[in-house]
Amino acid sequence: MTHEPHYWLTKSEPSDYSIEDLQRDRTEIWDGVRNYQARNFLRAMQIGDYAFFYHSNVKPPAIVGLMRVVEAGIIDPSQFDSGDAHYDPKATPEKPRWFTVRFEFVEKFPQPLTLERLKVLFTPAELWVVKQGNRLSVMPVETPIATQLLTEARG
DNA sequence: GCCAACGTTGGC
DNA sequence: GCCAACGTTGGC
Repeated sequence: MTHEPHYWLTKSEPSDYSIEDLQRDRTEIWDGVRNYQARNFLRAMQIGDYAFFYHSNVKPPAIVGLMRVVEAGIIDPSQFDSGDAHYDPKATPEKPRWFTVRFEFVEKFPQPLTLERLKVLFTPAELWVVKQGNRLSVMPVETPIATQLLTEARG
């Protein structure tokens, strides 16, 4: 029995962590997300799911690649680290608040799918990231939309 | 439980 | 660098 993979989109500022960094590292734990809606999506991710890698706060903002979940349901270790920028004093190992996954690099797209282009291709209802003022850093992408994105991105 | 103040995100 | 959008905090 095979689980049909779900698709997601996750944002990162490339100055913080870029698709090139992931390509170099091969896998990376997606820690530091401190928003409950994003946390809930991270917790729903399963091994084999795919996530589009979106570069935010950069010119031009764009989907730049694809990654895959290789480890799910990870308790984000940075919540317990008082030296970490994302330390959460209200979290305890008995009652962790923040969960995440480990991604592996799949591909970097030959041409980034810019936000400008995404706005032409999709409505905010189809792809949340094109909605003005959207600050969510992890969001689901419906499979038909994901298929379209992949077709566009791979040329 | 309301909501003003505040801090952050992220496109432009 | 600006600022709109919006999530969070905390006084009441």
